[in-house]
Formats: sequence, C-alpha cells, structure tokens
Amino acid sequence: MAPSGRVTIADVAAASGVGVGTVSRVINGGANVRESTRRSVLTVIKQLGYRPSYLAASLSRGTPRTIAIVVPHLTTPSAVMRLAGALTVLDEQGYDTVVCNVDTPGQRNHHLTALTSRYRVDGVIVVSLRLSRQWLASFRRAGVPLVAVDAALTGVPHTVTDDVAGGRMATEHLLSLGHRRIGFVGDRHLTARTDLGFTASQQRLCGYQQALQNAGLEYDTGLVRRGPHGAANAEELAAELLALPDPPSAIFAASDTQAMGVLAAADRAGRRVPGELSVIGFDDIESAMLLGLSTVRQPLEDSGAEAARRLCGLLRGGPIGPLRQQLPLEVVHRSSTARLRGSGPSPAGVCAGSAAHMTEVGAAGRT
Amino acid sequence: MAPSGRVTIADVAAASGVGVGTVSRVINGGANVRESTRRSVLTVIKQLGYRPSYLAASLSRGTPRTIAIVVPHLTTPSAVMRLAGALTVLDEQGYDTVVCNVDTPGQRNHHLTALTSRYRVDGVIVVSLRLSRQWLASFRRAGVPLVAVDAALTGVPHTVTDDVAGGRMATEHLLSLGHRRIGFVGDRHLTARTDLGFTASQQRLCGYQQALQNAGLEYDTGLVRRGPHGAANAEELAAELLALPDPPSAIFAASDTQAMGVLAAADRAGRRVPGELSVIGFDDIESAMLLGLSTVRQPLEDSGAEAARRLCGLLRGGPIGPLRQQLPLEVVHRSSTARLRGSGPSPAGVCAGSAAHMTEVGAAGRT
DNA sequence: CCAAAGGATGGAACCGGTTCCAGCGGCTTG
DNA sequence: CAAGCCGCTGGAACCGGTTCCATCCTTTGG
Repeated sequence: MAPSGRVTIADVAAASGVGVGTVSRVINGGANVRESTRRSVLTVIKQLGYRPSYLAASLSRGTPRTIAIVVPHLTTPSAVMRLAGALTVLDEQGYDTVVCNVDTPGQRNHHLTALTSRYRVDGVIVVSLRLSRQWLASFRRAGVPLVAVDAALTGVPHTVTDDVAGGRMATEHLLSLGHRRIGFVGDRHLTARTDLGFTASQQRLCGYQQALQNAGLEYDTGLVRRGPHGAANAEELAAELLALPDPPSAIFAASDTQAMGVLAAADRAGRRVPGELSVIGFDDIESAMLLGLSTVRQPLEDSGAEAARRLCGLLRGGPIGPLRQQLPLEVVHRSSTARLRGSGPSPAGVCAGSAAHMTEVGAAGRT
Repeated sequence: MAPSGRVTIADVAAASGVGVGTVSRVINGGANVRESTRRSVLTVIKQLGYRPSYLAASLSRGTPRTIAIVVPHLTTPSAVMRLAGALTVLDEQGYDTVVCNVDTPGQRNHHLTALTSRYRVDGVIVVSLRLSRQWLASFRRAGVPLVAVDAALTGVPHTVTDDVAGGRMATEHLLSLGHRRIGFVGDRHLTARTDLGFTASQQRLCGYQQALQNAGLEYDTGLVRRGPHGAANAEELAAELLALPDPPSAIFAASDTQAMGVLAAADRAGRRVPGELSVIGFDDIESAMLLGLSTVRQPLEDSGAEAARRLCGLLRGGPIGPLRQQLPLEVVHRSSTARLRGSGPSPAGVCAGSAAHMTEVGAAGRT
C-alpha cells in the first residue's frame, strides 16, 4: 500500500496478492479471470478507494477516447441542437466530448491551433464553420480526423442541407400563397477573415432569387435587407422593409431567430400576421412551433448525430462513404403565412428541393 | 528519427542534437533556453511535424487540466447560457471542458459514476441537479472538487439565486398592477429518484404563496397548475386556467419557456395580452426580450461563469469563501404585464428580495 | 498414468511526456 | 588565481496504466 498519495494499480495488486495484469483485467472487460479472484480484487479496490487513472490508461492504450466539437455561437438554438445531437451519439459510443465554443475568429484560431498542434483528441467535429484551405491542410498534416456539419469542406465528410433549395422552397411557399412582393431578411455576407464566414444566409438568398426568377418576377434589391445576425438586428431590418412606400406582403427570414425579429417588427408596426404580412423562417427551432411560425425545417439534432456517427465510423476505420451527406428539408406551414388577400386560390405550391414534402401542422398562436 | 509511427519528443531531441529536457523546455514556457537553441528546436519540430501528446504531458504533470460540467436538458435556453458562461471562463483559464448532458436519472448516474470512479478530470461543475447525499459522499471520498450552479448542495460551494424571493417579486409585480386573481403555471414536484428533481419551480411557488399571504389574499389551489416541463405542457395548463368560470387576470409562469406556452394559450383562447391577461415569466432568456415578456431576470451566464471561477480558485487551492454565493434577481417590466382594468393607479410595487431593483425596459411587441 | 491443450496469472516493457539533479563552461569577485 | 555563481544542458527516474509473453496449474484425451 502506498504510504501516501494516490492509490495505484500496483497498490491494489499488492494488497490483493495478485499481479498488476490481473487487476487490469478485472477493471476492464475482465476476460480470463477466475471469479473468486475477480471478487477479491474488486473488494480491495473498494476498500482502498482505488480510482484508475484515465490519463494513464489512455496513454498506454494509445487513444484518449475523446473528441472535440467546435461550435460557433453556442447560445443560438440551432447550434445547441446540433451539439446535443452529437453529444448523444458520442455518449453512446463511449467518447468524451470537449466543447469548444467560438464567438470570434480569434477564438476559432485559438481552438483550431490547440487541436492541430497537440495530440489531444481522436477526432474533431466542426459545426457551421467554413475552414480555410490552410486549416484543412493543418488537420490533414496532423492526421486529425475531421467531419463537418452545416459546412461543405472540400475533402472532409460533411453533413449538410441544400440551403439554396431551402431558400427556394420558402420563397415558393410564399409565391404559392399569392404573394408577389416578398422581402428577404438575412445575415450580411462577410469574409472568413473578419468573421466566421457563415454561408447559409447567402445561399438561402440565392434560392430566393431563383424562385423569383422561376416565377418570372423581378429581383428587387430594395426588398432585400442584410445585417449582423441576431433577432434585434433583424427587427430593425424588417422595420425598414415595412416602412417602404410599397412594402412587401411577405418576408422570408433566413433563420427562425431572425424571423422572430421580423414578427416583433410587424407587431410594433401594427401589421397583423398573417393577415397583413406573411412571415416564414428557417430551421424550425422550438420557439417556431410555439409562435406558430411557418418555416423550413431542417433536422438540426440529426445533423449533429449523423456527423458524430460518421466520425465514429471513420475512427473505427470503416469506409467513409460519400463525402457529402445531405439531409432533407421540409416546409412547415403554420399560422404565420397565409394567402394574400385578393388573390384567388391557387393550386398546391410546387416545392422544388431535395425532399420537398410540405406538411400542414396545427399550431398554437395567430388564430 | 522514428522509423514509423508517431514522432516523439525523443525524435525531436535526437534530430536537433539536444536532450529531451531542452525540447520540453522549448515547448512549454521555455525558461532558461538559449535563443539559438530554441529556434533550432522549433525548426525541427516544424520539420518533423511533431505534436506533443497531451495525454503524456497530463500524466506526467499529474493533472489533466480538464473539468467536466454536468448539465441537465442541455437544449433549454437557461442551461445553455449557464454552460456558455462556464465555458468562457474555463477557456480563459486554460481548462478543457467535457460536457455531460443529462436527460434522465439513468444518464445522470452514468456520468456521475464515471466521474467519481475514475480519475479523469480536475473538478466538476454541476448545474441545476439536486445530488443525493450518497453522490455527495462519493465525490468527497473520491476527492473530486465540486461546485454547483442553481442547486444548493450541502457542503459544496454553490452559486444560486433566491427562487423564493424571485417568486415573491414576480407575484408582487402583478399585485402592484392591481391583479388579485393570479394563476401559477410551473413544473410538477418530483422526487430525485424518478426524475432529476429540480426545485426551482417549487420554490418560486412558495414565493408566490408568500406574496399572496402578505397581500392578505387567499391561496387558491384552483389557480395553480403544475405539469411536466416544456412550453407545450405549459400551454395546456394555461388553457385550463383560462377556461375557468372565474379565470385569473394574470399568470406567473415559473420559467420563460413556460411563459411562452402561456402566451400561446392566451393567443389561442383569444385573450389579448396584456389587455385581458398579464403574464410574467422567470429567467429572462433571449426570447423574452423579443416577445416583450415581463420576467424576473436572473444572471444565467454569470452564474455559470461564477461557478467556473470558484472551481478554478478551489483547484488553485485558494480560500473557498462562503459556500453559498447568491446572485441578484430583478423584475423586468416589458409589455406582457399591465395594470388590471378598473383598478386605480397604485404606488410603486414593493419588491422584496435580495436585490430588488425594478427596471422598465422598452421592448418590442404587444403595443 | 502421461501428454497436450488451455485457462489463469505475474511481470517486464512500453506509452510519451515532465522534472529534478548533476555537470559544465564562462564570468564575477576577493 | 581560486572559489563561487549562474545560465544552459543532458538524461534518468517517474507518472500509472495496458499488453504481451512466459509460466504454472488444471483438465481432458489417449
């Protein structure tokens, strides 16, 4: 028994009169250990209060059984759901997960440097971050397995949705309800250098443009407002649109969070939703259901879970499969969108897009 | 140079013609290394693509520089904000953070067992979980430093708010607006055995009762509805209250999430807020601001940050200070609460509670 | 009754760093 | 000029497990 300090496996071995190998076997899957031996060793372990060192085991074993997940703006609902999905799977698979929250490019670089310059985790999941060619090279050089969610990184397995199609679906939903003047509220396009470089908003805008074009409508930049992320900013932008001499009858917000800002702006401007203004968001976060917000649903939790599964498969050395895994989108019609007054009923909207179902969902609010 | 496999510190030492000790000094704070030596070693490191093993370093150093945070229902906004606050501080302090999400008692036990039965992290932050005496003993026996947030654990440093006072403040706010029939919507009280045993809702209910009593009002159990957590359930409970022959003119929801359910129920029942129904929540999550929800604000992010700071201090061996750290609460008056029609203006509400300021905040919505 | 097969076991080597201590020039000081 | 100090350095011991291999003790088969 150790005179002082931590109890080690050697102490346990000595105290129970067996070798360290046997103790190790007892602790782990204990194949080939006589039942009586096992029991006596377990007793000693309990008596001595022995706690195996995870570090020593990992070092010896050669793998930390830990993965890192790098996620920007952790507090946003969509990021959290992706994280939660990944955590669930990694938990099941027996991995520890260290979470790296990233709010600025500086933080991003800090964490990416730590992950590539030291051997610390078995693999990394990157969420919504558009990594530069340099970073990708760093990971490859370091031999750190990498998968991405909500970001198409060349050469890296990624789980994404078709944001362009999603933008189209949202816009087509509004078009099918008879709307012709449709506003857009989304994030400003920024470079990866000065910001984290999200692209979803940009792509959804593309889908919006495509849908308008397909419908033979002019793309009116006056109806497009972009600014920093966040509901409060979206509210201002929407207020601008509503103050226009010829305001839109519907607004497509690039995310549900921003859609909530739009709803607030509408409320403040005294516009009834959906009577005087239709609003559709993107993501289908929990609040969307509560607020009766129509939206384009993407499987947020699944996306995290899928990425985690793929990473685990990769670590197990299994086949990688196609680099790009695309998850389906779906328009969810709640009570924030309605037929434009004065436009006759039209045939069911044509929903282009990867998996364009459209569900009618009974929801609270806006009756 | 190693013929194959990972590059080790010995390889670097050999390749640069110095000893391992010197390489180690270069990698870390490099005190007492000649500048020319340092540079040549760094060059070799880059050339060989050497990545120091975090595991080996931790084992040798004796500390993993990692802490675990156990948080229930990660996807709820309040849990996320606490987590985010803790992450920020731990990041600054150079700790890795492994996140243990817990949705069921089984998961809780699984993670707590892992944390106590193996030496894996330097310390643990527990959020909102009421740990049993047995678990506390396990942690003490294992010598794992522990701090708690939003849960008063005996003998453990904890960062909390006074939920009873908060409940009182919310109710007094409504009373000061002339309301006399005030409903309550909150979580069902469950034992720690069958559920995770949150107590906040229960305590806020106590505050509600106290405030009523202080105002000389009868406690009417018919106005109190409790059920499983979640906005959807709260919506149902609120609907019950609104369907009463003599419905309440105001409702206090034990959390903002539940308050959102109440708002949805009011909307669905055609009750205008705050004209026909006042609603106040608790927490001040981001949505509350957007929805113009009056609420009792608690510093969620700070609570996580404070707990992390205390844990770091504890690990550094500093003084622990008082076990209980209490953060202030504050009523935020937005546009979901208003004077009861027909009741004259009354003097400013008396706000009991630890630090009872009351702020008037201009907010969007419900004009 | 003896040999072969196989389960249980002990223990050395190893994982890859950190740290401490001894050693070695070179420079200051008396 | 010798003693003393200090900055830099090399390297062995150690952190606490896992794993593999040699060994020993049983069984089972012939």
